[in-house]
Amino acid sequence: MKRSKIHTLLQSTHPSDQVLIEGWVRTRRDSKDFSFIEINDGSCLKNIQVIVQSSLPNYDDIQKLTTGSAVAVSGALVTSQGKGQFWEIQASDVAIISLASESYPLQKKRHSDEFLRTIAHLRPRTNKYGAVFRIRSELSYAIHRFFRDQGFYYIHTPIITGSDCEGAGEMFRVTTLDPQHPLSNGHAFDISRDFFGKEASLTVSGQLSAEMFALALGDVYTFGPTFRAENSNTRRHAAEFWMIEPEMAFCNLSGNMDMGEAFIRYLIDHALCNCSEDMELFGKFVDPSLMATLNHILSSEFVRLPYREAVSILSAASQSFEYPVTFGTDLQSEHEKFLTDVYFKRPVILYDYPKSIKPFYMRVNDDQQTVAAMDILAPGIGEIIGGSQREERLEVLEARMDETGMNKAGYEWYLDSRRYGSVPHSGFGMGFERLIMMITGITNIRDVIPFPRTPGNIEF
RNA sequence: UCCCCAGUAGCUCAGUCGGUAGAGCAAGUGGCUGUUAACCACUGGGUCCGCGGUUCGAGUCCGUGCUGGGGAGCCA
Repeated sequence: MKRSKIHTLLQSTHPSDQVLIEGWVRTRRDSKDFSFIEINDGSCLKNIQVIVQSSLPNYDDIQKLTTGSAVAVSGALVTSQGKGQFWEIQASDVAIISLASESYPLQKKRHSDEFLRTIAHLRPRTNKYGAVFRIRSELSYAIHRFFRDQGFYYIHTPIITGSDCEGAGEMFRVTTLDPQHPLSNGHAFDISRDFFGKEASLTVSGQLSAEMFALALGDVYTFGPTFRAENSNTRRHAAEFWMIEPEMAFCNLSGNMDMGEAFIRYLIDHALCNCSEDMELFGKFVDPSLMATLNHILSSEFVRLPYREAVSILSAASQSFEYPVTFGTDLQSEHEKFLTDVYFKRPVILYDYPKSIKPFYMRVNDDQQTVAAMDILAPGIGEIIGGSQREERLEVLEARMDETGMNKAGYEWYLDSRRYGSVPHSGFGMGFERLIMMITGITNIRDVIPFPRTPGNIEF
């Protein structure tokens, strides 16, 4: 008999004489002549209740089922005689697939996120983490659908890169050489004898590659793992995370902002419409104001604020800041928080940043002081998107590279794109985990990625 | 990397003025029951994070290390 998913059974419109489910015991209760087992198979948040009559031949064993044990249950799907659930299964057979030892760490009670991080291999079996990772999967799908519907192509940019300066933080070195004994013949460390014959690293961004494909296929995006070797110890940084990077030809900064805003809106809407049961859990147990916040984001325009005006607002603010605000310095977290959480109380798109604090590839504005950069800041999360219109003018780009002390030799391929049919184009990067944090209300990035990698932590 | 806070039973925590350790849940046993974080009774369970110091005596005070959390920087 074919196995049914619990998700499907709970949505049934009529009873069924014979069904088969396979899953894990969440909890078990005994009654006089029968036993209640609640089973979860991961297909949805809810468990299904199974009634096991004492007349079953292996009833003694069934009564010893512990939380976490795996079972296969066949029986009839019937309307429940009790309150609290519509459907339940009257079991005709309960096969014990495996018994969980009594040391199973997940109990029928609330655990702290800190504890669950120490058992990251088991935490997806809890209600909350099951919901997180179902939503994560659903949003991945929604991302592809969003872009596909608009004629974007999905590009797989390299994970291993030879660009030694992508301008976005410290990089992880990739080598096959043994640091203790770099070469078998006793020679000293010699990069030319390494696998690629030169320095190689894990990517910090697929942008430069994506630009090449935007200038061929028009509208493209990447969605893949990204690596930053920064020694960041905060609740919103991970050494390995997933990033979505659209890149659009014939698109200026304004179009870029439109796209970023529409993208975030679409994903929130998708989660609310397609993950309502899991979303309800977050609104109830993680952040009581979550639904109001998300609906507010959906119903209000994002603020679009030039950096220069942001500086004015912050300078005029009655609130005092630890760090001063002046044109030419990057805004501090406290400033961004003030804008999103206090002043506007909604997402803010900051744009036209000073040239001096932004990387070489961002397009220089006519004022020669600012570049066409934009960051989307979300309340409670901070920067969720960072992007720009790219510098498409060869001379300006080369001048910027010289200015920032870059070695152009390794970037001839990049510069070629400005030599042959260069066009205005734009793109941005969105941190996938930060999006999930915003949508679920979870405040620590380590709780929205299956096995988080942070400084000093690579267990599992 | 810097600043702040915490570490006590499997989990979540209490522990007063420095006087040799407590609760709820979990586990085990028994009872009751269409139950639903089931309920009731009993039982077992401790390197009080490690090391050093002060003291007659340290979970408690001091130093130091480790681990975890929050904030800052960096960013997505």
